[in-house]
Amino acid sequence: MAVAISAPGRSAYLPLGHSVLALPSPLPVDEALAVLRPLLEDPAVRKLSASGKRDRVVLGRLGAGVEGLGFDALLASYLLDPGRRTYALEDLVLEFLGERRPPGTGGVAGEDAAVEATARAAGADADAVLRLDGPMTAKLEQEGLLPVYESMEMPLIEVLADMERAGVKVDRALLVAMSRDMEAQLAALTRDIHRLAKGEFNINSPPQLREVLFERLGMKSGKKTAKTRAASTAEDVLEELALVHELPRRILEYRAVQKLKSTYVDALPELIDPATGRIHATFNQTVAATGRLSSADPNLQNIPIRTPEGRRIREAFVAEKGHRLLSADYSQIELRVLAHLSGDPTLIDTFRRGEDVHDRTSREIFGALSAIPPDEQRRIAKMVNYALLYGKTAFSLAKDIGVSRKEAEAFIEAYFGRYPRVRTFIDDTIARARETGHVRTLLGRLRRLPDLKSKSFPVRMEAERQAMNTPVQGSAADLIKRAMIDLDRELHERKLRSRLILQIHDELLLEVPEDEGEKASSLVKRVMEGALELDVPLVADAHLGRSWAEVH
DNA sequence: CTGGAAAGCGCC
DNA sequence: AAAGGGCGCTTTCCAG
Repeated sequence: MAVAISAPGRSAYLPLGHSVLALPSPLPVDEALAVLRPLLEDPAVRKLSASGKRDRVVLGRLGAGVEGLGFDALLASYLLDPGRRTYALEDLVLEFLGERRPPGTGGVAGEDAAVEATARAAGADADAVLRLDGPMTAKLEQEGLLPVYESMEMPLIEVLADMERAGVKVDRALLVAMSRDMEAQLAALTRDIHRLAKGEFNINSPPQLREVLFERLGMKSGKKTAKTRAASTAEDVLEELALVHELPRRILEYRAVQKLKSTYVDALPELIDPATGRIHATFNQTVAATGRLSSADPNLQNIPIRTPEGRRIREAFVAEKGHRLLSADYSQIELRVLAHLSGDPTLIDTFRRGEDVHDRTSREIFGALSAIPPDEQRRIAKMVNYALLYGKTAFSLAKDIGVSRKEAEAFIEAYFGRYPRVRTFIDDTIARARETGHVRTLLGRLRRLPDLKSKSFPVRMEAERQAMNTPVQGSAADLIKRAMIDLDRELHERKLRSRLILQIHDELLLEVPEDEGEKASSLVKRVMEGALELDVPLVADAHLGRSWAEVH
């Protein structure tokens, strides 16, 4: 980390990734260093420097004496084209300033070696970012992206910084105990599997499993893998095979345990920060093409919940002593967004009446006199509701719900018959996207989709699904981001000690002092429901508990 | 030893 | 002829 002094006598800037932090100007160099030195020497900050999440941690700790965040070229370039693979500063400099920089002048500033070279590199970065401000801001303005940049993505930086710094408490002993249990389960399953396979092999290896199932035991293979067109051993194939042989069922059980153990139970304790006893994930703001956040190191947005065994992992996510966890999640956020964007009267009516949308769809497409049992009807209706959102075809819907392609087609037709504006919304969205080359969310966030004009049919179809899904998924992301920023401000204004600690797409998790539980509950619910005014009500449910497993 | 591709699967 | 949108992580396997 180095302090970059740009435009001497005017300001000092600390480069943070692709952004610059402006110190009060004019500020002499030694005063700038005085502000920053305590941060740079903070052991927690130094330790994090290798992991790449230093920038936000530093930002989260900045206090008095810092003006605020200057221009952020990373966020700007993300908003201008969120589908890009990388946003290297070099590329932005070439693109917006028409300059080629010699390789190696940028990059992450190291702590120890070659302080002077490091300072020069950081200075070059800060300088580049400052000069990108003009042209990139002009481009944001021209593309109608300035409001999202200024009122959403920039304010969100500090919210995410605080969230990462807060982290979440994890019960290490509980995970270690679970790991021992699972070890024994895997050992037993391994013995069964090798016996049934008439020989030992690596169960974790799809190629070896493929050989056992389809050659040694001569089972009939189902679908092929995407890349190598080899016989797939994926879950749905093994489910089929489980009907005729005992082995596939055991493999599925083995995989379920192995997945939970390796990805969560064994991995999470390793990521507990010894200094805080908590896990501090990184919430990436410039990865998802739709505008969603992503979480990494660890990914806390995919902690199991679906199965009872997996759900137990959430028991290890606990509140600090004297605190509770508060979870608040949107109810059917994407279907509400779809209702709003499409303007479909029936769908809007459903949400305005506070009806269960899957029940309503079930009634709409099956009518009163269907031979299918009601539970089955609702299950199908739910799948149809979501299938349409993702651009699922009758072919794959049929396989999912276990009916013929003809029947699946009939369900989809019935759906569009009852929700006609959803069909026109999808068709119009794709048609307009083909003309403009992009789609937009509620708040104007943009995603470019050049592949809509691809000569390749599958590539083109994929782009069409993205065109219909992105406004829905991306608008939902807009909503929750707005809620996070509003909530953060309200918590500060009311001087509450409750802290936002996780975001999981449609859910916010807070850690709240026991005496603030009710106050924080009603606040988070109110803020989430009022994030944006739609043609349908937004509904958020909040629950308090001692662990993440308790709050759903 | 590292890096990447592939397969598979956890979540919304 | 392909066949559900968006992510990140684990393991295996192979190349350098």
